[in-house]
Amino acid sequence: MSPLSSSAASRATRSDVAKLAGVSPAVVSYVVNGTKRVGAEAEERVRDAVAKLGYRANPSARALRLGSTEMLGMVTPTTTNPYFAQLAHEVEVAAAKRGFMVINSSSDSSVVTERNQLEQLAGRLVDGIFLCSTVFEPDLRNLDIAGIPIVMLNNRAGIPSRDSVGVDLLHGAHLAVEHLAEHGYDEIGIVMGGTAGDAEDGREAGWRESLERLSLAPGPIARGLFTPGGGYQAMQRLIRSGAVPRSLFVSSDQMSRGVLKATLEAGLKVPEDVAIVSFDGSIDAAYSWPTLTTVAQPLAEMAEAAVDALLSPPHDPVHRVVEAHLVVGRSCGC
Amino acid sequence: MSPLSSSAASRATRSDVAKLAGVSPAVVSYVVNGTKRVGAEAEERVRDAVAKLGYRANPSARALRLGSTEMLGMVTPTTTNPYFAQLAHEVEVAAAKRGFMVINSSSDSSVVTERNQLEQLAGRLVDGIFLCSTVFEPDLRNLDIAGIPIVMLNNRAGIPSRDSVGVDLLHGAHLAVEHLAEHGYDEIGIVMGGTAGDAEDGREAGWRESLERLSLAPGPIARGLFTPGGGYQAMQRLIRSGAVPRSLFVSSDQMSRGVLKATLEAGLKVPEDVAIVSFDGSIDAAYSWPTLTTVAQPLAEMAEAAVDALLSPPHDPVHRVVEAHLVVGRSCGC
DNA sequence: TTGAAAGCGCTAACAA
DNA sequence: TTGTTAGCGCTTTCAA
Repeated sequence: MSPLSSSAASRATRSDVAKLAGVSPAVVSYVVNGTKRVGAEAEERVRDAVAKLGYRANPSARALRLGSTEMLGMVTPTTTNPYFAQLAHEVEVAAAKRGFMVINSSSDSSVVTERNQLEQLAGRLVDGIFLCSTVFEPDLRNLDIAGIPIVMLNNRAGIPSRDSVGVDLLHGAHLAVEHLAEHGYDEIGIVMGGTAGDAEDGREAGWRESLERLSLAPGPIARGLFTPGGGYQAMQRLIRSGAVPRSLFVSSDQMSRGVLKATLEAGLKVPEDVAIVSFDGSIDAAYSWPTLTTVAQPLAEMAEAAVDALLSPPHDPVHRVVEAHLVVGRSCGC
Repeated sequence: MSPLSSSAASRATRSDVAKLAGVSPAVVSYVVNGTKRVGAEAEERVRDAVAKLGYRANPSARALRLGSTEMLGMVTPTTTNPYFAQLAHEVEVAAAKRGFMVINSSSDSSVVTERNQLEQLAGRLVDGIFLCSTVFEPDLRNLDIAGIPIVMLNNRAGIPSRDSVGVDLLHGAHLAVEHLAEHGYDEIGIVMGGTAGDAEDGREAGWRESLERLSLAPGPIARGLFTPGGGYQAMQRLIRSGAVPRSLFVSSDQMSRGVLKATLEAGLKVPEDVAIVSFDGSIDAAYSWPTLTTVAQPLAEMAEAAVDALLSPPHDPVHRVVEAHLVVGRSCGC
């Protein structure tokens, strides 16, 4: 049943259509692509034949001729992380509007794998790549040689000489910290995610800035991976140290899951004992208990911007910054 | 910078390599594909030239010639649901082992969109498709005509005349119910997910069977979508009706998130007031609070089986059943 | 308005 | 062992 090898066999080609419609193959192309005027009668015959045969242009032949596969690639650290899953979905939708499909692959947060996935994608001759890199300065050798455009997505800072789009982390952090301050909390700690070797994250910098502006002393910092496990361990450390602050800015909803769990396990209450403002605005925030107050990233907007950048004609590198906004839940005490 | 249009321009072709190596284009293919013996010296010259030029076979040309794109397609109801995200990831990994990449797309749980995505994929001439269908009997017109093999993945029951792989839901439900019974609970309800028009889900049937076998009366049933929201609302209804059972079998980890939230919000405790066994074994189970006891699906195994089925030569349809196993957390009272 | 034909880059059968 | 060449299906120029 449905043998792999028969794929090619049963597909109608352009000549089949031409034959059935009694025209030349060229005319079939003209009609299908609408690139050239064609006699009304001929057009109808072709359309009939196309319908009858279920004809579709062979995308490989088309790509070979045109030099475009109408496919885009995307690399994220972990496709299973809800944040990236959602981002990838928005990219899928935005690309589909322009007739592109996207191949999604994950780097498992490894520089080596990231590099391999990029190679794979380049080998597939995708027309462009969205890269959510694990590192600040990814290894883009050969991609430039291959002439495949890349847009850095979700990057922490604009990479020079390359298009990028990312949220204004600094401002996002300000929103979070200011909201906690408005609640009257004067001790505001941070649970910060991170990956090796990076410069200071905008969320941390923004947290610091805000505190300074508010003349508050920085609360404790706990670090961990950008995962539930990372948040869990970071929070456990904070609890064991006995220095749990009255309020916390947590740098991702994923981490917050772990933070929440560690907190509840320790018998502490959110927001009564620890108030939390999270970051991302993912679906996780809405179904946590308590629901998370979180700084939401406009993923759809980011995806649109990234697709725009990738598909627009040659231009000087642009770093597109989008703004986050606060979504209020219960974890802050509101 | 990185203009789309330059993609084709700068790529070295086989003839470039041949010229540089001083051999004929055929020899380059022989070396690159290892399909034919070649003189040691020629081989080395070719390899050098390949490296120097960063040459890679043009996949479109290759696909055109061979009738295979070495790409697979996958359609899931929602790529953002952690269960499907994980499954898709496992498929990605399993396919990569065979040199295939997979294009993932989501049907948004709509039959119409599912159909469109299948068309899209077929139009891309993927070598095969994994389908996690929204409905029991999906519309596969033209795909058979196009000769593209399809494997039903995660399907509730084997679809006749088509390869499929799915977990043994009946047995999985038995594991859940029996575990609750071993805890001594004699009232065991169910929170069941579902999509329109389906036959009874194996989890529900299994729950019923187990209860019968244990001579217990069926506890209350609450239904909802297979989402956190669905679980939340279903549990709220149960709570409002005043008939919250001592223990619950919840049909997915996603639903359990909502169930947990509704339960905690109502001031009930898990497992003290309501014990829960969930289904899926996703990462969500481990980072819930309390952690979920859950019936884990062997996603990697399912993915391997599906890839095997899709890439194996013509054969009679096979329904591959894999077994779930219990992962113990705290939600059951253990 | 239509058709003939070149050529995209590759694989593989066949010839040398 | 190596080279020549047909042809995969398509788009598009050029000529009719």
